[in-house]
Amino acid sequence: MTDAAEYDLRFFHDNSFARRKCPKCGRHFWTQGAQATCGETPCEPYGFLGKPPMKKGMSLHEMREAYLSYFERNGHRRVARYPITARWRDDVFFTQASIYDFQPWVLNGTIKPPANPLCISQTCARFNDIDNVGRTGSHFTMFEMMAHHAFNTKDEQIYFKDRTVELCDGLLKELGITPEHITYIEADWEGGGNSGPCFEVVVDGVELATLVFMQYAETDKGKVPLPMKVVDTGYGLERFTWMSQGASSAYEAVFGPALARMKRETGFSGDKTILAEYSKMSGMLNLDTAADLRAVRQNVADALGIPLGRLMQETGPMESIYVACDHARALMFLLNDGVMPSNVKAGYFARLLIRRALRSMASLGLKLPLSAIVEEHIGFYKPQFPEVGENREGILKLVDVEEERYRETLSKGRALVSQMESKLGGKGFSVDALIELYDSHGLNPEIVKDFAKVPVDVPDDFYKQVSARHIKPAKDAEAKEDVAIDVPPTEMLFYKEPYMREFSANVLQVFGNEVALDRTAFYPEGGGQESDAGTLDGLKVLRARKVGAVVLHEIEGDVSKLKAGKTVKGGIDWPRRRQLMRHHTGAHIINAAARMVLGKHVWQAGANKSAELARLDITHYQSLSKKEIAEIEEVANRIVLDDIQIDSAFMERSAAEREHGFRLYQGGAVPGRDIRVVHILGEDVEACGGTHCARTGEVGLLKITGVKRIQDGIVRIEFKAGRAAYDHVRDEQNHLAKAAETLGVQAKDLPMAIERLMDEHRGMRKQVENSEKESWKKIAIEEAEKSNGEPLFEISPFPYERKKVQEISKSMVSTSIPFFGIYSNDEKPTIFIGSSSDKIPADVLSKPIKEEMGLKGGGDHNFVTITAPSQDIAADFIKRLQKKVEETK
RNA sequence: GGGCCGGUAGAUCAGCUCGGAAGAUCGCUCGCUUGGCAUGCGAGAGGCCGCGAGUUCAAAUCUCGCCCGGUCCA
Repeated sequence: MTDAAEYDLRFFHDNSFARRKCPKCGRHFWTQGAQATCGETPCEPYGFLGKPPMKKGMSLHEMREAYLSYFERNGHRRVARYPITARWRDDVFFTQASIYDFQPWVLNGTIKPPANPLCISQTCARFNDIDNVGRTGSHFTMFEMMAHHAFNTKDEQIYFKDRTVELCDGLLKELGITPEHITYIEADWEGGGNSGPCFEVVVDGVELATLVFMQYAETDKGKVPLPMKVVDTGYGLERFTWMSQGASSAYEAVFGPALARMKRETGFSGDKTILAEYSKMSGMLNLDTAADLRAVRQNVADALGIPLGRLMQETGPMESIYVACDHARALMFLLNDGVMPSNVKAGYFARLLIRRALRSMASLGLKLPLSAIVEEHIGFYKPQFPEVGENREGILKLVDVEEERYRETLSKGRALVSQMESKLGGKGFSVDALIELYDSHGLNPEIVKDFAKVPVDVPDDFYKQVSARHIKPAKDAEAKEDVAIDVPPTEMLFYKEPYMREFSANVLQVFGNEVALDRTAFYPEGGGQESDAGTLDGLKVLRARKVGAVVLHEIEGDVSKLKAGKTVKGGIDWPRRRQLMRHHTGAHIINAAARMVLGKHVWQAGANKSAELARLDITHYQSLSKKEIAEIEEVANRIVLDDIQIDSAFMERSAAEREHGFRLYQGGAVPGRDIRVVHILGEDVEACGGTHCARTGEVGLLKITGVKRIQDGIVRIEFKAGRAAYDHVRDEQNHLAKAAETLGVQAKDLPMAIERLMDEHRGMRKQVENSEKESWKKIAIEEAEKSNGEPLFEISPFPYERKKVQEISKSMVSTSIPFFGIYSNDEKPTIFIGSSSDKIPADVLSKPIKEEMGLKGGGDHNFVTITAPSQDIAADFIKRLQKKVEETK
C-alpha cells in the first residue's frame, strides 16, 4: 500500500479539501464538498442521468475541443493522435491508452517526447470487455482517451502531482461542475513494470479520469524510483460527453448519426426511463457472467415494476443497435489505421467485430450492409479526422469484402448443420457437436439454433468449454545468449557514404571469431536486408551483425592477426552489396506500386532481401490476379525508369512523424531517438535502416517472379532487381527457346502447341487404358469359355506379371466362372482367388491354407490376394485350394 | 504463434470407424419424346481420391511430414 503522504498535496490544503474515508468501500478520498462517500458506483449510484452537472451539453467533438483547448491555454502543446494499431511496438496489437504512444522510447529516455507537457486525445481499442459493450451503457471497444502528460527528468522538471490535480480540478470547474460533485479517490496504479500512486476522479458515480503518477519501477528488490517521473492521465472523452448531456447511456450521447440511422431503419428507439434505469443498474455491477446479467435484468425489472419479458423487449433491440454502432466505429479506425481483417493477430479482432456487428444487425432483422453504418461514422468523424474521409472507399471495401466472406461461411454452415442433422436421426445436437460447429466452423450456438430443425440445448458454460480446448502448454521463454559487449558504439559509415567500398578502422576488441571496430562500412543484417560480406586485412568476413549499437564482424581464418588497437583495412564484397541495395530499394518501390494498384489498405507486413532474391509481404484481402501483378510490375518499372531521386537522412522522430505521418512505419518497430527516413520523392517514404540506391534508375529492372497468399490477409510478392532480374529473364528465355526447339515450333506458338500435345496425350492415354481393359476382359472371357462353368485352378503360372494378372482376375470375378485360383509368373508370384458366389467365400476357404503354409494375404468373399515366395509354393497352394473346394461341394 | 475441421468428376458432396474392383446429385455431350421450348426417358464423357514418404499381400481409407482452404483462441 502506498504511503498516505504520497497523496497529501499542497493543492488540497491550500484549497480547503478534506480527506475522508468512504464508509462503504473503505478507500480514502479528497473533496471540497460535504459528501460522505467516495462517490463512485457501487457506493453511490449514477447521479447525472437526466440532470447533467455540467453547464452545457456537448457533442463528442465539442467536448474534445473543450478539453484540448483548455490544456493549450494552460501551457500544453496539442499532439495529433497516434494510430490505433500500435505499429511502433511489437508487444501489443492496439493502442490501449495514451501512454502507449510514448512507450518504450520516450519512457526509457531513448527519445524526447514530441512536446512537454503535451495534451492529446488518443484513439484506443480494448477487447477484454467486449461482452459488456452495448449492455452496460459505458463500455466501448473503441474510445478516445484524452490526456495531459508531463515527463520529468533530472534536467527538466515540468510539473507533477499538485499541478496535475490543479489542472484537472480547473477543467472540471470550467465545465461547470461544482465541488459537491467531485471526489479524488486515493488509489494505486501498476502497469508495464511501473507503478505509482494515482487519483481516481469521480463525478456523480462515474470515474471520469485517472491521474497517475508513474514514479517507481517494480523489480525483484521492490520499488525502485524511476529516473523519469511521468504524469500519466486519462480522461474518458465518451464519459465526459455522456455526463455533459445526462443521456440515458454513453451510447446515446456519442454515436451521433450512426445511432440515428439505426433507429430510423429499425423503427425502434427504446423507452428512455427503462434504459436509464438499466444503465444505472449495470453501472453498479461487473457483468462478468451470464448469471450477473440475468440478475441485473431482474433487478431493473423489479425496480421499474415491470415483468422481465417487457424489459427485454425494450433493452434487447437497443443492445443490438449499440453493439452495431460501437463495432462499426471501432472498425472505421482499425481499418483506417492499417488493420487487415484476417484469421490471425490484429486482423482477427477486425473480423470478430464485423461478425459480431452483423449478428447484431441480423437479430434486428436489418437488411442494411454493415458498411452503411460505418459510412455514417465516417461522415460524422471526417471533419475532425480527415484521414477517414480520404480512406473512405478503402474502409468500406474491406467491410464489404468481409461481410461477403461471412455470408459464405454462413451458407457453408447451413449446409453442414442440415447434413449433421440428417445423421442425428431426430436427436438434438450433442455439446461436442456444438463445440465443433463453433470452434472449427465459426457457427455459434445461436446460429445453429437458427439453422437447425431439431432443438438445440446450449449449456451455460458453453464458451468456457470451448476455451478449455485452447489451453496451451506453457511456452519456454527463449533465452537469448549473447556475448557481453562493453565497447563504444560503432560508427556506421554506410549511412553517410552508402557507396563506400573500402575503409580503414581500428580494432576495439575480439570476441571469439567476431571483431568489433571503431567504425565500419559493413552493413549488419537488419530490416530484412542480409549482411554484407568482404574482407578485413585480407581475412574473409562472412557476415556482420548488430548487438546493441555495436557491429560485430564474423571472421573466417586466423583471427589472432587482429589484435585490439591494430588499424585494419576493410573491403566490401561490392557486387553483393549493390544487389542488396537494388533489392532493398526495389522493395520500397514495389510496396508503393502495390499501394497505388490495390489501394491504401496495403501495408508492408514483412520483407527479406538476399543477393539472389527479394520478397515483400503486403496486407491485402485476396490473392492477386494476373492482371494486378502485371500492373504492379508495370508501375514499379515506371518508377525505376523515371530515375527518381532518393533522399535518405536521419530525422528527429517526431519531426519525421509530423512531416510524413505513420505510413513511415511500414517495416514495423523502429527503435531510436532519430529515425532514418528513405524518401523516393513523390512516390514513397519509409522509416528504414537499410542501404539504398541514390536514384531509382539504379535498380535497373524489377521482375516479379512469384506471388502467393501466405496467410489470410497477407500476400507475398517475390521479385528480383538489377543483375538478378536480368539473369532471371535470360534464363526464362532460354528455357522457352529450348522447349520451342524440342517441339519444333516458334516460342510464341508454344502455348498452342502444348495444348494440342496435351489433348493428344490424354486421348492416347485413355485409349491405351481402354484397350488394356478390353484385353483383360477378353482373356477373362476366354478363360470363362474354357472353364465351361466349372471352377478354374491353374497349377502353372498365368503368363503375365502381377499387375496384369490382378486386373484379369478382377474381370474374371464377374464372368461365369464360379470360383478360381491363379497366380502370376513373377519370381515371387501373387495368387488371386476369386468367387462369384457368397456360398463359396474366397476368403474363408483360402484362409486355413494360407495359415498352414505360413503365407500372407487376405481379401473378401469375392476376391483374395496372397503372395508366395516361389512358383512351386504357389502351385502347391493352388493344389490344396482345389482339393479344399472339391471337398466343400 | 497455437488448437480444431476440411481437400474425392466442372460444382456440391458420400465413401474413410472396421483397408479389398472410385460413387451420388446437379451440370455437360449425344439420342429418344415434342411443331418448338420447358419437362420426361435413355446412353455417354468427365478422376494423379491435394503432394510426398511409411505400414501392408493390398491404401481414397491407417501413420508421419508438407502444401492449400476454413475456423476458433491469444
